[in-house]
Amino acid sequence: MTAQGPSHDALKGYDPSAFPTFAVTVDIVLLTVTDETLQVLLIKRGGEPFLGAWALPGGFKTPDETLGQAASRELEEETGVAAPAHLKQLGAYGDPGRDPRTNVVTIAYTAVVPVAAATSAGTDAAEAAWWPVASIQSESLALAFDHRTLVLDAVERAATDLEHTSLVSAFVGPAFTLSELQQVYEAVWGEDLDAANFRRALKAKDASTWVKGTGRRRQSPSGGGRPAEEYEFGEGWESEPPPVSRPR
Amino acid sequence: MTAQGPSHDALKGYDPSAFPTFAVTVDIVLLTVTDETLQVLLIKRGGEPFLGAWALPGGFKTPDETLGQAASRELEEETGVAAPAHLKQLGAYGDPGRDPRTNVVTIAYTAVVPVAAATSAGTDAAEAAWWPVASIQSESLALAFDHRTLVLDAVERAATDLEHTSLVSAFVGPAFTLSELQQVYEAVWGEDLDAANFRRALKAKDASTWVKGTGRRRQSPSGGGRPAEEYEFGEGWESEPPPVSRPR
DNA sequence: ACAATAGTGTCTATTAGACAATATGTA
DNA sequence: TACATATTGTCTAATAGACACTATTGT
Repeated sequence: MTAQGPSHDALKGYDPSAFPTFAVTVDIVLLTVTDETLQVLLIKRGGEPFLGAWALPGGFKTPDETLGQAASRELEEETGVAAPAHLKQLGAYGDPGRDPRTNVVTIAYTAVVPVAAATSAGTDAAEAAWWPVASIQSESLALAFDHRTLVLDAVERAATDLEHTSLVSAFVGPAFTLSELQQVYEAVWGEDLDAANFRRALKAKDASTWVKGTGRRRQSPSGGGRPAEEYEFGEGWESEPPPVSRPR
Repeated sequence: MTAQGPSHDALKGYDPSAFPTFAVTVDIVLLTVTDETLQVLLIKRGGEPFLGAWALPGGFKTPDETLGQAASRELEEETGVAAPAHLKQLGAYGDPGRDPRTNVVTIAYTAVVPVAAATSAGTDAAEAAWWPVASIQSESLALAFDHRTLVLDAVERAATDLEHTSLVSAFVGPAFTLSELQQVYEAVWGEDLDAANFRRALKAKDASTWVKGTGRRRQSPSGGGRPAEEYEFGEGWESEPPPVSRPR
C-alpha cells in the first residue's frame, strides 16, 4: 500500500498534498417485485478481480458530478434503467481490503423499478439478470466484493422504509390493483397480510388520501377470479405517516 | 498514485489506470440535550480554508481503518469524547467543489452523549463548544464547507430515529428521571408532550420492558417541586418498536 | 358446480389524546 | 401559605387484528 504523507488532521492547517488517496465508486442495489418475490438486478463481471462473479451495477465517480448523478449515470450505462422512481443513498462502505487492488470507498444507492418495467431492464446488457434476494440471503449465490452486505443492508432498509415512507409507490406503475400493492408488502416483509384489513387501511381517512379508484378494471387472470379495480396514488403519502404497518 | 489491475467497471472495462482520486474524510455530528435544547459540538478551524469558522470535528480516513474506526478516532482526537453511546453513519457527501482545495468525499457520522457527560466534552480542546442547533437552522451561525447541511440532515435523522429506535437511551445516563427523558423528546422534536400520557406509555406492557424504577429519588430542584424517582432502561428497546410516538 | 380472486361488514381488545385531580417537595 | 414539579386516574375516539361473509369472474 502506498500511503503517502503523515499528517491527516483537519484542525491545524494540514498539508493538502499529504493525505491518502482513494478511488470512489457508486454501486446500485436495484430492487423490484416479480412473482411475489423480491428481486435484485446483478451483472456478471467481465474483468478481474472476481471475473465471472455476479456483482452490483456501479462504477467510478468523477469529480465533476454529484454522488447521486454518478449513481444515476452508472445505472443507466450498465442496465438501461433511465429514471428509477426511487434512488436514495444507502451508505458508504470503506473497510480496508474490500477491493483487492486499491483503496476504494463505495457509496451504495438503493433504486426501485415497478413490476411492469422490470422485464425490460437489463435486456440491453446481455450480462444482467434479476435474482431473488433470498438466494443471496441463503448464500446459495455468492457475490463479488462486499456486495452481499450491501444487498442485505438495502433489503433491511427497504423493509423499514416501506413502513415509514412512500416507498411502495416505486414498486408499482401509475395504475395498480390493491392485490398488487399487498404483494409488494408481503414480498419485502416476508409476512402475509390480511386482505380485508389492508384495504380498509388504504381507504381510511378522506377515502382518497392514500389511493383513488380509477373507473377501470383489470382482466381476470386465467383460472378465474373477480376482476380487480385499478387504483392511483393519492396525496397523503408525502405529508402523513403511511397507513400500512408491519405486523409483529 | 499507482493504480494497477483492470477496471472496476464490469461491462466495458474502461482504462484502469485512469480513475480519478479523492481524499476521504469523516465528520461527526455530536449531539446532546442541555437546558431543554438540542446542541451540537463544533470546533473553530485553525487553518485554511474557512480559517476561524466553526466546523464539525473530523479528519482524513486512513487506508488501514474502517470508516467507523476513523470516525471514532477523529472524535476522540478532536473532542476527547471516547466512546459515545451511539455512533452511526449518516451518509456520504461528495458534491463537486464542496472543498475548495481538492476532491473530497466525506462520510458523516452521528454521535450522541448524555446530558451529564456533555459538560466535560470539549474541555480538552480549547476550540470546541456546544451550539444550539436552532442557531444553525436559523442561519444565525454559518458553518464551514457544507457542514450546515450535514447538521440539518443529522437532526432530521435523529428525530425519526428517536421514534423508531432506542436512540433516547444515548441522550441520558444510566439513571434518569422520566422528566429528563421527556425533555429529550421535546428538544429533538420541538413539540410538547403530555406528561401523563408519556409515563403511561413507558410503564405499559410488563411494566419493566421500557423502564425499571430504581428505589432512589432525585433531589428537589431549588424553587420546590416533588422529588422525581430515578429509572433505568428495560430490555424492550432492542426487540420491539418504542412506546413514544411523535405527535402529528 | 367449483375454484379462484376481489371486496364488504362486524366484533373486540388495545391504544392515543385530552384533561382533572392528587402527592410531595421548597420558599 | 403559595408555588413548582411529580404522579395517578378517568373518559373517549380512533385503531389494529381476527374472521365470517358476499361478489364476480373462468373452467
